[in-house]
Amino acid sequence: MVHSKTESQARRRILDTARELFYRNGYRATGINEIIQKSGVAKATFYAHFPSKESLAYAYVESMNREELRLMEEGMEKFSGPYEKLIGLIEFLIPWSRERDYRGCAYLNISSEITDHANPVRRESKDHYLAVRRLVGRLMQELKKAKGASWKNRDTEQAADDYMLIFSGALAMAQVYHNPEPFRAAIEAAKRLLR
Amino acid sequence: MVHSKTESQARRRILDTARELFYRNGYRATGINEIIQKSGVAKATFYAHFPSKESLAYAYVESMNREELRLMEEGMEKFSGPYEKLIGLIEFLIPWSRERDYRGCAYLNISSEITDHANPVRRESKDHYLAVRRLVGRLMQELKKAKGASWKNRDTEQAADDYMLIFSGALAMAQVYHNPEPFRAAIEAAKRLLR
DNA sequence: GTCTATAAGCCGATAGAC
DNA sequence: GTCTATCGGCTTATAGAC
Repeated sequence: MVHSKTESQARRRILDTARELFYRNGYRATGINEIIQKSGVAKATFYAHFPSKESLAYAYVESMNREELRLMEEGMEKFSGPYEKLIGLIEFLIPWSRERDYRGCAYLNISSEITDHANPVRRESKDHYLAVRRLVGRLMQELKKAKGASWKNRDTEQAADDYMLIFSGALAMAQVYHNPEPFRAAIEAAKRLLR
Repeated sequence: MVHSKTESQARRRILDTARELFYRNGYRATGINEIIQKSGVAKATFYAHFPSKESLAYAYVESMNREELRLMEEGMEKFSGPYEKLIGLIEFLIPWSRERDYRGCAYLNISSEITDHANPVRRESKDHYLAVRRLVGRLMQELKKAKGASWKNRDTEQAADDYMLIFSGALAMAQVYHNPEPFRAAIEAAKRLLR
């Protein structure tokens, strides 16, 4: 593209604004006009990048998923072993939820608003949780190796499923209660699971 | 009220329609006109019962919460002991999710759409989970008594918190995956928790 | 890329006639 | 209780001028 730099800057601003507003106020409650105004682009520019609101919704979840998975993998590197990584993954949610005036998991929220199961936005949200599940599955296998005899007969897939229930349950409860306490309860539950 | 019978019939129809549409299509995606049309009442009748869409939203979650808690308590009676009741509570979600072409937990969904934490709709959703938590806490205490020596040092409050994470995590994951499998995983996880 | 104007339709809510 | 008409404002999206 000839104007790729300018175009992607406009696209970036739109996407950043959408991320903020879709998360804070919800998908349907956020109008396209508000996004255009707040991102400081022209209406025609917006529609040049995103032919419809739904296409923006998809770009929103897709880019967020891509960036968060990268941040997650990178964030795991600082921990010494699989146990620390699995606990760290939940611990990370506490400061993150505070910073954003927690409104719950963005993928759960938008899945609540988009009812068509074939919608790409829902597919992407599903893919997000599948990716986290794969990461957790890998860490559980590493943990089994590290644990040795005491985890000899442990089913790592089952342990990963258990972990995902605790993880997503904490995200859901923290949203309903508007309180990070479920994250702390989840850390304790995960510690017992990984014992 | 003079016309209480006719009035409550109209109110019933509105509430039934709202329950169906708010759950199936979402709160913001559902227009007041559609509810009025589908429930077969006049516009003026609707506004006589519900001064605003938000007041209908509250009546929706409040009545649903009240009825579901009653159904839950009643449904528990057929089980012989606390263990069976705690497992039965999750088992019940499988046929229920099939019947309704599962779109997730109604309280989680509407909490995603209503961002104001002070909104009565969110308070009611919170109260729903607090009520379930209380029921689970009571059953855990009964279970501890029944278990005797093997549960001597068990923290029932902690076990109830663990159970709630599994329970709500299954509700969230079944919504994202549009699949009842998380309920089965939750039953297995709960069985290990209650061992 | 920017700006404004505007289309066509839906939103929640009100009013008047019967 | 019913019906229709209508309000002002919002929605997504398009078009034209610069």
